[in-house]
Amino acid sequence: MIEKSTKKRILDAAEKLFALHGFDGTSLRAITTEAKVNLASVNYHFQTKEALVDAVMARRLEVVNRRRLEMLAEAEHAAGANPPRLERTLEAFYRPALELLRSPEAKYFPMLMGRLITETALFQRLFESHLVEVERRFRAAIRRALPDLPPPDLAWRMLFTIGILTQSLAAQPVLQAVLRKASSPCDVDGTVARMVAFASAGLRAPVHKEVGKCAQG
Amino acid sequence: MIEKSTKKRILDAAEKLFALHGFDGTSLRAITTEAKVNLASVNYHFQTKEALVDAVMARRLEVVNRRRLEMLAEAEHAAGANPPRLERTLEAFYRPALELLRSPEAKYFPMLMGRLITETALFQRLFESHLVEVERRFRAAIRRALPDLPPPDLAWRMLFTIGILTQSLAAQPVLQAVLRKASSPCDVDGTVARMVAFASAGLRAPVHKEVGKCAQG
DNA sequence: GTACACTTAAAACGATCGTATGATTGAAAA
DNA sequence: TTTTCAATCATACGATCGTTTTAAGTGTAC
Repeated sequence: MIEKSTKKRILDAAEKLFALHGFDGTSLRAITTEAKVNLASVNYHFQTKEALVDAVMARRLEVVNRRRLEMLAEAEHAAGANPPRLERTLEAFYRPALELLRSPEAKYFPMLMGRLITETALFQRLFESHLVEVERRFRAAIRRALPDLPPPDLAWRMLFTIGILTQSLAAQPVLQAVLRKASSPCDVDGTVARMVAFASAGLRAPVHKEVGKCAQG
Repeated sequence: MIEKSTKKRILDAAEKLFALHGFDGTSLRAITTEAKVNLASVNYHFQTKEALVDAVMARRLEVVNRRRLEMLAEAEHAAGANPPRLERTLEAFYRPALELLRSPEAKYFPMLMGRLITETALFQRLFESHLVEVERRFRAAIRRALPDLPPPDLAWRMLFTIGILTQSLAAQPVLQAVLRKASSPCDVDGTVARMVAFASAGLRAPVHKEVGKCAQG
């Protein structure tokens, strides 16, 4: 087989090590050792570590989010004038991320996605370039399916819906002891089905009236 | 007012900076500068950075988890021979963590809890000492409330239930733009009510039969 | 064969990291 | 007053960090 280019070797090694040990916890030397390339080649191909981080994230986020929008568009087309079914909308959001677990090539990336929410600066950079449209389109689709849900509750429930995915991705190395062989992480279809079942029920839950006041803001 | 001890000053500064920038992203020098104490006092009071991290987490996790078990015990007592209501069980899990947001003293800790899941080594250390009993007791309570839920689904749904909290805590600095003023983070009662409504509906969702096979294990 | 652009290599830069050392402080114990 | 000891101080150690420099290869066009 054709040997991988230096650039791709760096991206793959960085993706793996970033996922396992975090961005700050992974040195460029660890990456170049794993990738079996020279240290300076990182700066040659990516200039800085921050740019390498962005490149690692962008490479897969592009694919995942394009697929998400595709599947959402298919769901909307299939529904015609009606709003797409909530379950199908949720699957369009969850599945493209989880499908990566099947690929030996990209299997570390989901764990990395699970880290994204805690990396404030990186998240804000990526949100504008890769997530803002996804958020907008899915919000609109869920809104159409649940027209009676007040916007604040919609916002909170979308956050919870994302949290279901994030937690499952981030927890993979650590919660397998808790999930005592409950279900294998590579059972993508089962995981998607479980997430969709949980999230759709949560999104459809009756809205509690009493919302407390906030003293500070 | 009485000035805080050096040890407490270090813990408070570390809690804040760890929450904002992560463990690897925060140097001991940044902590001692923020705390206005000498660099060497960290090693005098805590020996190593890792021990400081453990101390920062243990200080609040002890309180939060004690309160969780207290509230769960109250719920079980109130229910008598019956299983405690799912809503009350969930509130016992969520509320003690969110109440910290009210306290100026501890307001950074929830964000730090949101980081816990991505710190594999730290999580495993803390799980055995602070979380294993909480997990066991809450699992049992939810199991009693939902006796027909197969154990694998219970495990997954508990993971999702935790994810709702984790995401909300970790996302605070970053998702406020997304949650465009939907609800203020210091509205603890409202947030708890929204989490409980979502999670209880998700936990009670009908179980989808078809669970895919896993090719790899 | 020479010129040229692209890529990789070895080595080192200054900065910053966690940690350790030994002196100094200050108040209680004797 | 003298002794004692926990606490704090300034300082420095060796290691490792991201980044840079300079040179050596590589293939292609002329």
